[in-house]
Amino acid sequence: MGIVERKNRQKQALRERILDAARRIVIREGFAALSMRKIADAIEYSPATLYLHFASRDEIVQALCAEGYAQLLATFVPLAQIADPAERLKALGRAYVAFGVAHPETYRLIFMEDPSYTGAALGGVAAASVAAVAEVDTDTGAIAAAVAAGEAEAVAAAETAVAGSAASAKAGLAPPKSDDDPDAAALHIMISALEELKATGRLAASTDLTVWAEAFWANLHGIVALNLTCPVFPTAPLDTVLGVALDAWLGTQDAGQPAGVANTSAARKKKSAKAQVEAHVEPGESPAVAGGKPAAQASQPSASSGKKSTKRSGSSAIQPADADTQPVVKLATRPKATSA
Amino acid sequence: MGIVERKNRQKQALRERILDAARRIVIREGFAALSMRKIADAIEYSPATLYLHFASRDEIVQALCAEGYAQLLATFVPLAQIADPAERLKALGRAYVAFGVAHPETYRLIFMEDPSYTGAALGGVAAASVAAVAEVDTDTGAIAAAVAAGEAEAVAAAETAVAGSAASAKAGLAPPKSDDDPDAAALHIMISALEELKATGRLAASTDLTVWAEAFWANLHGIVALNLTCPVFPTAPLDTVLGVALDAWLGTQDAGQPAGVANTSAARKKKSAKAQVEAHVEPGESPAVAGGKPAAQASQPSASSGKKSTKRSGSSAIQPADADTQPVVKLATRPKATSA
DNA sequence: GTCTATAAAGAGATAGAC
DNA sequence: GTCTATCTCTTTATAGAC
Repeated sequence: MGIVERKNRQKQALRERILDAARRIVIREGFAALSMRKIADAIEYSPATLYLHFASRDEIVQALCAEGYAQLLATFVPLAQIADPAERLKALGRAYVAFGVAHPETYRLIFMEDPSYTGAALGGVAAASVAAVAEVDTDTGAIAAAVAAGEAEAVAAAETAVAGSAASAKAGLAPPKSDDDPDAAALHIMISALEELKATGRLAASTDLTVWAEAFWANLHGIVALNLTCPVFPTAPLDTVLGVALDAWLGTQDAGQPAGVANTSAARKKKSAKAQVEAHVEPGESPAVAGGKPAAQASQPSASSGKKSTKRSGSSAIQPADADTQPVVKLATRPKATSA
Repeated sequence: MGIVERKNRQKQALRERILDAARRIVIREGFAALSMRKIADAIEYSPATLYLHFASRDEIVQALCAEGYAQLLATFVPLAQIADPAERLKALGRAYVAFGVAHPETYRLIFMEDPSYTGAALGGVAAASVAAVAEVDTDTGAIAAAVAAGEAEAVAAAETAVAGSAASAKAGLAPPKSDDDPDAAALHIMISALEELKATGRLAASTDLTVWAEAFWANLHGIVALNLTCPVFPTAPLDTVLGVALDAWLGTQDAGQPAGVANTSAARKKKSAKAQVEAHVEPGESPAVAGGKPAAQASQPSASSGKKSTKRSGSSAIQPADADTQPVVKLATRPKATSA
């Protein structure tokens, strides 16, 4: 019966090739440019073949989202080593922003496009991390919500989410289930950091950690999102802005005065928190960044073709080398809307 | 020569009708569903006619953005009355978020879609506010950047932007030029609030107001953006999350402990800041919310039509009544990319 | 100014031969 | 499993009659 297994492997391999091609297209031309035809061309198969592996274009996109999200979470794991909880949270924040900046199209796809994609990413993480093995329906709907919430008492989160690992979330400090579950690990990191902060009185006892975590996340997301979308943001280097935000939320420990209003820093070890800024993103988002260029065929009819592309390069540091860079075609947005 | 004027009026009227129709479509079906055909159908003209008023679909979209942005800024003006600068900034934050929540599709279009749209909004404000008069090319590129920066010394901002009202920005505390320039007014509100804070020592003297303002803005944007895109955000009521964020940035004044770490609130008048949460958004985004439904013709071929639509209703208060609500078709995203 | 008609391109998805 | 061929539907934008 090794025959069946070989066939399974081959099927999986093609599935991966499809996803790889799709990822490359998204990274290079933007999500809007992703079409079944282009993927098919890229892997040198016919469009029809894609449908043997994915029911629709959407399913491919969602797989991409789940992958990207898992990658983001994996980024957090090593940060658990940082001793000071506030520093740990800052490092998480920096890693988050660094990821967004390093993988703009991926980030955009996951968090800025369609709620259903965001949902797919948040819900399909574990599935993606174990993927390439077989059909994993291990559903882990809740986790993401819990990560977002970053709190054990995240009851409300459990409502919107499924059973699965929501249990681990409500179990409180339960340690990460396994190393191949970045979701549980990331969740644990955030939870414990917040609780440590609270325990040591550096976070008001009355603070609702869920709410705090969400508002904090919103700040990080805002920084990334504006950076990707707003032509005039930021005016100063991205790290500077990020630094001010982190200080506002977690206090300042170096020289600079507090960012928040009337923020008198309490006792806090000074820790050489400085070189952490570079963020811990392992370069290598696209396993096959080389690939052939699908030729974005020029438009010949009327004028007014080609998107403007309004993006300054600023943002200094934080910007890792590889990864999604300037999309060739620039994102855009068009229907599908009512279409079949 | 009244004839020429009448013709001009008629032309302008049609232009407005086009924009109205476009706005309604965006609000109800999402930006992705906006097409020249639909607009034409809505106003009962042929598609070709639209091109006599706008060179392209993009031009219409950009006009929409500028309009929306002007509307957002107008929202800020009355808040200038608030005495306490911190409270004033909080009110601005609430108004900003309230706008985003009240006009999701508009907000999305301006700040979450394409950088060129964001740029168009930020750059075309004054034009929009004076619109419906004639061809206004009064260009005011800089202002938006300055608003984003929120600071007089926003030199860098002036670089990315055009001359125009950048002058008023650099002039420092120059009062708003006129009432019909929401941009200058909004800018002034932010500037003075920040400077007052700094002057009274409630903001560290070393603080770079530009950076502070951008980071603060990012938090607001993050809250709105996640709310519009992330299925599991927020877990708690939106105001609660917003409140925590505002406290982190501007300190807490009521009972609750500071949100930021080790944030010891300095002297601050208590002001009954409470009912301000409802935000000052004048209901009436869509001047003609009635309109005819362009019939979204059903798809008959295969299955898998219709988008999922993943949006909880939560978010409690803040949510004004009218305005863009649940889009019929739900946003989505598709090409244009290379298309002509 | 406005329309009809249509060009030119793209999309997702499927039937059915091999 | 895979491909060819095709269906159906979409879009923006223009030409040219009226």
